[in-house]
Amino acid sequence: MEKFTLPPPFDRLPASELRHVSFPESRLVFQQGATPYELFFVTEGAVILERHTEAGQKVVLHRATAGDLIAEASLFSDSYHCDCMAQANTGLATLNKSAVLKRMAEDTTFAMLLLKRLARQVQRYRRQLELRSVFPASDRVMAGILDGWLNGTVLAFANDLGLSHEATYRALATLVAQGRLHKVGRGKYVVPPP
Amino acid sequence: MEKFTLPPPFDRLPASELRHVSFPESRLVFQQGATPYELFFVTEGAVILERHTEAGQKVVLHRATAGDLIAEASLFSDSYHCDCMAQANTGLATLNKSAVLKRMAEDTTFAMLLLKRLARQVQRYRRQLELRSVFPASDRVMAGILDGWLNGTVLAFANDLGLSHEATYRALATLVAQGRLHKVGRGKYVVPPP
DNA sequence: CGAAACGTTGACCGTTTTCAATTACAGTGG
DNA sequence: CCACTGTAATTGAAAACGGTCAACGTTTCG
Repeated sequence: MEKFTLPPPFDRLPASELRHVSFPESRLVFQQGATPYELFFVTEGAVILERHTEAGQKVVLHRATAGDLIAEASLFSDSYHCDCMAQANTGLATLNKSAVLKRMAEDTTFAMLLLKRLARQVQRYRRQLELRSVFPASDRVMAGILDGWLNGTVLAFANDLGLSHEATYRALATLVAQGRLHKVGRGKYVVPPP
Repeated sequence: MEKFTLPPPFDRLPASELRHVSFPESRLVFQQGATPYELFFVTEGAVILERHTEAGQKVVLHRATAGDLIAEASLFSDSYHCDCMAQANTGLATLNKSAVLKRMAEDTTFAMLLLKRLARQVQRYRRQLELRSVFPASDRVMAGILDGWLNGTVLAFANDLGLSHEATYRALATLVAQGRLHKVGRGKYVVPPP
């Protein structure tokens, strides 16, 4: 976590605004209802965001892993709307909320880049949701590949698609058998030319 | 479509920047690669956003219906990255891209509100994706209700969850039978007190 | 009143999940 | 350089699950 650099546009903020913190498993990072003073980047491990309902039950809203930004919405809110708990030994980089707000107001470019980041993220989520409504699995896998989701491991790919990795492997095998994909190595597949 | 009002923060833009257009089914709204001059709101009907891959295949990236904003990402891009086609008779409200960019640069509040909108949207999508990885269906339905997704019709709810409405009804019935939910009317369910 | 849309339930059947086991690498320490 | 260990890649089989088709009751709205 020494050489950690923030994703744009946060890399434009002075390092003095940045703080690194570590949390052991199950440690609460922030609590629902608390006043938000910071945003967080997950640099290592993972955190779970969960909300407590009136009836006393819990719902997991999101699981964020290394590279993810969390609590952006708290920029516009006076309280955290969920709990955040470290799921494992987790490293977080924290940014002062008011410093970010100030910078957004003063630096139009900064605000614009932040907007861009969020717009892209929205786009990505929409595509992912669209993918998950594709059936059956082999079509979803094909669509996922055509849309460039298979860059890392098949495991991660399967996770993005919302399929078990076994189902994903089977779908891949089927597609290869049908000639809709070519296998070019362990876990590597390409779309054959028309 | 006469009384259509834009969602915030676009309702702050002068009506003169707004234009209404109608598209018949299958009509191309914009094309991949073209230079973007406008953003669109779907006021009626639906549009399909799809991308053409190098290998000549098509992938649906998103389907947008009434109330949705599309092509926000084109604010930061010099070309549309996908085709947009009317899926049925569709009404669109168009906003001039440069006018919006100009306003963002000049009016910090406007930019801030836009940021807020996107941040909320990101949050919502993340929760929705999280929901869709919950299995089996009854747990997903329960989680969806706890997270407040069942406000409109069960049909819409089922759609948000990525389940067929039949599966959703069955899950609801199961949950009621298990006492995890109480039915308080046609299509109305509440979480029982602990 | 009739059409249209939502709500609800049953049965059937194909798909996926789950559980289990095997193979293939990559990194680590001896 | 090799055994050793952990993770990713694969494949098989059985059981569970959800999609689809079908039918019907109910509410809404022109």
